[in-house]
Amino acid sequence: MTTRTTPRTCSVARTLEVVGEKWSLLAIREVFLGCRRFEEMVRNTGAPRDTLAARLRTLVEHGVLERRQYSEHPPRDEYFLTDAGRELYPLILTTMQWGDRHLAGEPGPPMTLEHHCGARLDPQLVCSACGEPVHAREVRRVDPADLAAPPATG
Amino acid sequence: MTTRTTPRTCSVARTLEVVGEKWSLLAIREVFLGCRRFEEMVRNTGAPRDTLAARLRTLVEHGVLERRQYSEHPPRDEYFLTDAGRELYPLILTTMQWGDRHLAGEPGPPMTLEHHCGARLDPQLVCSACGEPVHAREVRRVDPADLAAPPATG
DNA sequence: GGCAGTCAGTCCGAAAAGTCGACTGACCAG
DNA sequence: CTGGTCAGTCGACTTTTCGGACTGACTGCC
Repeated sequence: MTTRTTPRTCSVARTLEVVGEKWSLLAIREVFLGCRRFEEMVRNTGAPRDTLAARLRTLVEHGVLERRQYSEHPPRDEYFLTDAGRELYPLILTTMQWGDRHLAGEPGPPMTLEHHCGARLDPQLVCSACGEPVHAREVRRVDPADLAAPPATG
Repeated sequence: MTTRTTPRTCSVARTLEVVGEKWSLLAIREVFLGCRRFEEMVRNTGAPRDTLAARLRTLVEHGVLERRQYSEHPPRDEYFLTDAGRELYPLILTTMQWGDRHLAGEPGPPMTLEHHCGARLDPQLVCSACGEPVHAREVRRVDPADLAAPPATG
């Protein structure tokens, strides 16, 4: 009766359309790490130049990165994070943490971060209302809308 | 001399090897939402059956999902999250939040979650040591090996 | 018994995307 | 003049994805 025929409308899916491809997030990681130039990103990510160029273009299109010229005569650009891009930091951190926990073998995490409070950074996701860590069990869906999804626009 | 020749070793890259493909994370989202069966996931994600089958297989291989038989005679399986899989919840939530903020147009976020404290869930990433929200500016790298690449920050 | 439907896939050919190495074109250093 | 950096693009090749059809074991219905 209410069997869905169209895929779920969901912010996870939408976000993945923007940053969900392999090299996209690595490019963003690089910018967070201070690498803003194409060559540097190619070296540090291992991405094919072609693919990286394409990803950077779409990231700029989607307003995650911004391109600024730093040399005019050989036209050279650097990539900077926009506000929206900067808000991807939790995503990067969360991704890194999972890898640290589950995919770092013997030698342990390959990169260590330190918070300005002095501690080794160990990020935690909390509910901003009550401050408690968020667990899947303690979260409920409350949206009624999902059923009534109007096929107006994508 | 210190120019990197190999890609950076990084937990972000490693994590993306496991869950970095488009349909992987959507499949995991479905399991978090309570959909454990293949058909349901096909419908709710819109993934090609082929691709989804492949993704589920690799997720099981990597210990993110677990397959359990619920019917013997037509052999039917359901997918469950392992402990490692359950720890992807922050990643899902963070991804969803970014989409809610930056890609939800007029109608607003397509799905609303509620924390057991009663508030509409608005997750926030904090430093588990000091409890303060984490911002990129307030985080420093402290790993010894990798200093080579980036020039001084400005 | 016969027909329809569910479920979890697999198989196939076409199309799209990714990859690799070479190339461009403007500059700089020796 | 040679070689190197930088930010790409180009073309050829390979891999992946996509969509639809198909399988095989069941259930439900009359």
